[in-house]
Amino acid sequence: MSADTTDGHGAGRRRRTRAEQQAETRARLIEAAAEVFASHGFEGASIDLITERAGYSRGAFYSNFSDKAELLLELSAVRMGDFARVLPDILAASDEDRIGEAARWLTDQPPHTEVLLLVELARLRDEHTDAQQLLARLTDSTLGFVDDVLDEADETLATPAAHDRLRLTRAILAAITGAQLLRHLGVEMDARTMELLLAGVLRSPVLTEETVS
Amino acid sequence: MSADTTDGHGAGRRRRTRAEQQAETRARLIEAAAEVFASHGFEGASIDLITERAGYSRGAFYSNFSDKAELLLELSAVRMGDFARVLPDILAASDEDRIGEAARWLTDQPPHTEVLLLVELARLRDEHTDAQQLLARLTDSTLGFVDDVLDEADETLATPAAHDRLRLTRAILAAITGAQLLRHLGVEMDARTMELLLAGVLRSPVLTEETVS
Amino acid sequence: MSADTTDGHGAGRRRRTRAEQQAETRARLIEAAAEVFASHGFEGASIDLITERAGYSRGAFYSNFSDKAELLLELSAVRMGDFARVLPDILAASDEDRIGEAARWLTDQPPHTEVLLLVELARLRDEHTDAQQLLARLTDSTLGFVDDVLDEADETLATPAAHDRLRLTRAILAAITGAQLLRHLGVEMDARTMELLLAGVLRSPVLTEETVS
Amino acid sequence: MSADTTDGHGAGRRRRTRAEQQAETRARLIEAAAEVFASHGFEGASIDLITERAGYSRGAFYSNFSDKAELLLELSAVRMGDFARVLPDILAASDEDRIGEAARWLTDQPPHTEVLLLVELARLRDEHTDAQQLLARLTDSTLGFVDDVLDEADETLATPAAHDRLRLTRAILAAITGAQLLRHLGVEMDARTMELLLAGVLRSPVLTEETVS
DNA sequence: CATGAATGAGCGTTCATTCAT
DNA sequence: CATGAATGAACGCTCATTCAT
Repeated sequence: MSADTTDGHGAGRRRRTRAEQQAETRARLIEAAAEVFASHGFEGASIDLITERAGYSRGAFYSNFSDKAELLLELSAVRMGDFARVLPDILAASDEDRIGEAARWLTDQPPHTEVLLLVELARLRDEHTDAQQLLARLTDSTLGFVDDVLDEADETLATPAAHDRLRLTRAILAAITGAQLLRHLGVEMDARTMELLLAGVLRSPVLTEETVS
Repeated sequence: MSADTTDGHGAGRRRRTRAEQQAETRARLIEAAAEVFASHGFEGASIDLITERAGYSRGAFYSNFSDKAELLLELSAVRMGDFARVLPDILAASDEDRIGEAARWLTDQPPHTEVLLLVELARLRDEHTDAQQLLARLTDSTLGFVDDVLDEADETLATPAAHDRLRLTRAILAAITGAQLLRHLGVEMDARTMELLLAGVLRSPVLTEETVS
Repeated sequence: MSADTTDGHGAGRRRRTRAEQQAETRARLIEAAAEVFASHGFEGASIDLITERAGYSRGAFYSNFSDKAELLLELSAVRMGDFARVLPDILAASDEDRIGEAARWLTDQPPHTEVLLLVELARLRDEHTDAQQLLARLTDSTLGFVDDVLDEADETLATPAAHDRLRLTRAILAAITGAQLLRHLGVEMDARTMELLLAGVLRSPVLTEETVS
Repeated sequence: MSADTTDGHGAGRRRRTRAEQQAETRARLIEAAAEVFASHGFEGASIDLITERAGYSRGAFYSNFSDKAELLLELSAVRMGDFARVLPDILAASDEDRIGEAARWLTDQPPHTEVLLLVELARLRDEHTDAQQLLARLTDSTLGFVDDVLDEADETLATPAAHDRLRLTRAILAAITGAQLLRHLGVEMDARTMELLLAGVLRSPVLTEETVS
């Protein structure tokens, strides 16, 4: 494809193609942006700071993104993809202790900043239709994930009646999100606390159970 | 010459004293700031926008606050006070359906932006010791409130063992906070969803109950 | 006008009249301005700083002066008067050592900031005709003072020919002014240096002496 | 496409490199700053005015200097360099009439604003250590220059005793500085006046001459 | 494609000034 | 007369963005 691979002068690490180079630039910028948006917020994050942290110059940014909003959108999309990619592993966790497993996973992860990204995204929505749509997609797909977990549920989990199903999904997401936010605010949230939270919601006493005929 | 003291019509609107005037200015600026901080974030909120919305000039702001950070701090403190003032009413809710009552209250309130304030406060904390302290006070006092509710609990609520008590408190706060955040993000959170959430956590099946002798 | 002076109830320190009060306010503001203008320059001096240092509020300033320029003008005029008032003492110095005496006087005075005032005045002149005029009056009157010293001169001083007379006056003023400025810049100027300077100019070897018939 | 390298006409104006461009921008900004600082003072000089006069936008300034103080420092340093570069010419002036020569040179120069720069520098010194140091270097190096002139002196100049040497140097600098300042204030200082001043100081009658064995 | 000098809008803040008290 | 809250112009500076190199 590129001229590099045609020269048979040994198997030495061939020079990267342009496309690869640029892909890496994008990736690094996105990674840097994740940190900076989380710590400074969207408005507070300067492009200089992002590019500096990524080891590039201001111009590199404008070669890859049209503006700051696009970067946030792209970053959010990437994060959504990452999350989706990890889900199967969690879903595959041993059945006997699904909740504890999930609680531990949610606790051990490095500081989650996704919540903060969502907050920024919500801020962009008034002036950016893209942001509005992406935000909706993000929340919907996350709710979908939770729904999938419920599907896999055996008798240890609730089997809510149809009218409560969506509500339950939302409640679970609220619990997870709230926990992440509190942790960001400095409140200690250990695995057991997470377990209390998840188990409680999944077995909420007020839940109308599905009537199995 | 002035009508204030000479008119004997009892409570006739006398001209405001300077202190009163200024208090109103402060209050209006704080109210305007609440909206603007919520919709634009701390960095994105310009003082011009805040003062305009409050109906004052830029300078009025600087007659009342030393800088933008102080305004956020003051606003957060005021909100904390407001919250504390409403608590007794909720605590006094009918015993039979304490949870449903709380769920409804949390749902019916006008859009809560306190979570967003907390996020902004968290951002200031690195450069502002005051923000750090205020944030800690806010989370602590809110946790304290939740704790109070548990104290009033009768048998309909959990009576957790000591080692779970604090965890339960945090879990409840996470649930409430998460729900507020999701609602802000556009996810519908109705009273029943809130009830699922609260009741679940308060009666978490994994909770080690206090052993009553 | 005020009731203070009409009541003959003993000779107790009577309350100051309004005019006296105001005169003191003016005087204190002017004194404070002298310091602040010297250390911060005209533009760098804020009215707040001046009034604070004088122990008054912002409003007191506007009750006494129409704007900042007027204060500088007034201050400069006052200083000119002060200077004129001290001159006789110097002129009266013993004849034998007039130069040494003057040198010592110029050295011992507290840090002179008059030069700095002149610089500020020069800056105002483009937009303020008053400043232009006052500046001219200040330099002229100071030159006049130097001229007076020359008049009193006996044989120990130069008796320049008419065409050098004005030049000599200017040269002396340049010497004094330059010395004051250098001292402000941190260069040490002791009494002997001043003497070298003054004596030199007054007995300049290139001076065309008046031909006495 | 571009004429730069393809035209073989030797010194044909090739397109400037970026470094050259920026150097010119810096130089023009510094030149403009010289005028504006002199006429408005440091505080009174707005960056807008400086950049406008230099024909650039506000931002060009911040691409080249970190802040206003740095510009003053840089300008002062440049001026010091310029001065040092002219000195040899003056020192090379004909021996017979060194003083007259110097007097004429000091008189004919375009309006000197160096004194004013020194005043501004003195103002910065409290908050800017750099300013303090630069000011000291400026006065020291100028004193050094004067000292060099004395070294070159033949019998037409004074050969002061050691203890008067430094004092003489300072006195001469005071004379020159004072003359420059008075001229700025509107007092006419012609070449003859300068000569009176310089010759006088250099042959001050109170000077203790070095004893030549 | 990446660089970084230059642009210019916009922001936080200061400050001279006004005016109701 | 003095006070100080409020005004609003101006300033120093930041930063998203452009574009010649």
